[in-house]
Amino acid sequence: MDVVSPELNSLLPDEIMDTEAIVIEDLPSECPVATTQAEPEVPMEIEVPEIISMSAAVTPTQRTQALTTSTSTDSTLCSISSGTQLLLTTSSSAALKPSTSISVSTAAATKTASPGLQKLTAPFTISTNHQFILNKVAASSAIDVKSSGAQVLKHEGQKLVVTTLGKTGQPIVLALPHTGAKPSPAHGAGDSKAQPQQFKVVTIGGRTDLKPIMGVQPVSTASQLLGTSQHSTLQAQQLKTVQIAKKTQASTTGPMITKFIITKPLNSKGVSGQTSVSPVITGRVLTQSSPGTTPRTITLTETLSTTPQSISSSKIAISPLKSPSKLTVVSVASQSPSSPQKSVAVPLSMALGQQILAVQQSTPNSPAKVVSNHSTPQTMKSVQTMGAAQFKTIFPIPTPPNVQQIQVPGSRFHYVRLVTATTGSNTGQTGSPSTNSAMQTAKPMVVNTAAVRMSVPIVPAQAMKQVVPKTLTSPPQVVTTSQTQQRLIMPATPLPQIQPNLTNLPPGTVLAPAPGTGNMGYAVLPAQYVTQLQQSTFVTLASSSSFSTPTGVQTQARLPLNGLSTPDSASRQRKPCNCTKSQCLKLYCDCFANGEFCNNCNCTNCFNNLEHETERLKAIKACLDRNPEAFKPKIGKGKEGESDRRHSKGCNCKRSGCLKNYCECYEAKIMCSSICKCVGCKNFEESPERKTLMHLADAAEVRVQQQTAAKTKLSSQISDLLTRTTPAITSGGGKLPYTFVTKEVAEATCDCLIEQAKQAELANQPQAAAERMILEEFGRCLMRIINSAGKAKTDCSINC
DNA sequence: GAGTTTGAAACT
DNA sequence: CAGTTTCAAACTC
Repeated sequence: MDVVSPELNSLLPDEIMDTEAIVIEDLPSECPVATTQAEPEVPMEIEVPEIISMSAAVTPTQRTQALTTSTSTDSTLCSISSGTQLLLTTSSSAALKPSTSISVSTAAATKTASPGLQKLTAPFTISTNHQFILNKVAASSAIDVKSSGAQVLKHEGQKLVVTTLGKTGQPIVLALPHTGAKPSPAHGAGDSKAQPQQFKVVTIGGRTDLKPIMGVQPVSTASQLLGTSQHSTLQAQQLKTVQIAKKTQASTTGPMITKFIITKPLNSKGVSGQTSVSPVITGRVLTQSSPGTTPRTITLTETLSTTPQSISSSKIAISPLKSPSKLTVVSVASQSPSSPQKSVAVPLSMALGQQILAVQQSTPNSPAKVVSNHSTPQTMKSVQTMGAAQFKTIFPIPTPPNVQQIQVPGSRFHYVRLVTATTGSNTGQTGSPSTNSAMQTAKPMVVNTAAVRMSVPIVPAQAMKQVVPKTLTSPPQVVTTSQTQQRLIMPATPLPQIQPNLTNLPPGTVLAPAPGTGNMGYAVLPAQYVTQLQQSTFVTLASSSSFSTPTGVQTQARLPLNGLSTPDSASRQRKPCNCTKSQCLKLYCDCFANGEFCNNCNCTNCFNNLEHETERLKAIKACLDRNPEAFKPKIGKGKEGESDRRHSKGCNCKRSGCLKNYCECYEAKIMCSSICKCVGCKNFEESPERKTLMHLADAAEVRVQQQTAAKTKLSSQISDLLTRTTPAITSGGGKLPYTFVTKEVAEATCDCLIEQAKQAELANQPQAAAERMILEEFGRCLMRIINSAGKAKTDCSINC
């Protein structure tokens, strides 16, 4: 998804990551845009997950910083005082699940910003006093943003406009214009399909008070955040992410008052309004104020769906970076629209240096919602060691009364998700649009199952190392998720309120601590250790102690459906499927039919995996609706007096005579029974054809075994002979093959020939064919002798 | 490896 | 429930 290249990252001073105390205040519902040229409205047509990370080092001279992101309504403002370094990274996925991340870093600068309007290209850098690094990795064709500023950064239809490059103390405005589509009134956040990127305006300037202009639902419970360092990123589909890292010069200034108003509309991309609801988190204000400086306001507003029972699933991804300390990515992704039950999480994660904080309030009375939290020990540790002055408060994201509860009653876990983490190599993709597929893969994996309990393998602690931030002084980065690494966010500490029932937990469901749970560590677990989640076993997700107990990677998870499972099929090596059209979500797919995830298959557009758990669950349900016993073993015990094993439904063969593997009975090596409706069946006890086939099959099997044994014996003899005859071999060559034809070799060869003759006889081969088989076998034996002799000669030549 | 055959699954 | 279509595996060349 969003990547900030190391090159760009290196441009940022280290101190920008330092943070200063931030006071969260309630946010006014309106944000003045008098000094900004942000467009009054933000298009809502498309669901665009966005990530905005802002890292700013504030000097006393800096007057204001304001970052306003408005996805749901009107505009987004990001105002940063002059003398700052701004890093903007936006990325959006393509059509289906576009996402955009914007990373804004501000660092104190003493020089004046270069005036004038410049056309911004992604990435671009204004390196004078104000450094602007814009990086957009987006592949969202659906985003149509019109530029309305003098400076325009356009990429993949998204434009970033810097309207003003002010001098020191002068406002600098970066605006991401948009189409101006209006949000859907139904959800507040707008219709998911018709919802484009929502906030595109970033204003950097000396404004003191920036208020978000957006129709945001009032936050009943405005959460307050206090801290010195903020480094939060919200990343997801339909997600607005704000990553903020601030550094205040040490001890020189009083506490800066910064207001953060984060408007994060979570749009369900769902087609149905029932299931797609945009959770709303509004009124989140972080305020930092320092004496003599104008207050900086950053407004982050999340708009969640208003639909009571269906809320678009949100995903929180904490992505690793090369410099994890620099980066914290929290993604909130919308759940797939088709998911009937939506798990809603409106996480707002704050990463402080190494710290990744995710907070969510979920309505307690929605049983369908599942939330779990996971945290790596490192992360949790860093949280624990945070100083009092440091930002250690998790954003409690107030959940609107109409928002459904995410957590599952009784579940210990609030949130579980797997996040595809981007490696550092991805950061170099500045300006390059991310493909849609990348977004798909970047989507966090969801530990989710149908009406089954699931197990979550715990990642070895060593796997977590890569997410540990190197340094706290590194500039923030937004990391794009990718398939290569997936992470499971787990709570490091038990979350008492959520049951481990993760039923119908949609992908991207945010599991966050419930209100009143207090700070909680979060573990980021690489998902490669959790390639598949065993779903048949109840698993403790939240126990922090469990982290020390690594569990093996489960590459093939079985889903016991209807309480049935086929242990033998699970143990045996399943053949890879080759499905192309069914998405492996129909019973055509053997993997799916066996309740297994596709693994190492050759299928295309496979949905039979955790990344498409919602679709998978839906497909399972559909199959069960059609046939409640669809996932039961077809070969069961027959009636009394019949064979112990018979096909549960019987076959319907018409042309194969039930003597080919087309027939499920024959394939299962059982005879057809009375329930079969086959025509011309020859798969019965007395059938001569069947006996012949069986005989041939057995003979072939025996043949293979005996040939293998004979070859082994021959090889052994040759090897033994080599050891005994090597001294006699001269380096000059000679008639070595003859030398190796000893008594033992001759006997072994005869054994092979005799066995071949037997096989020919068993197969009722004519004499000519039998002779040919024998001769061919003799030729093979002879070649082995020659090759062995030649090898021995060569070895001798080398060694001697 | 491409094309054909086959029958279960899905659909109407 | 029956007929038809779709699908992927099995099979043939």
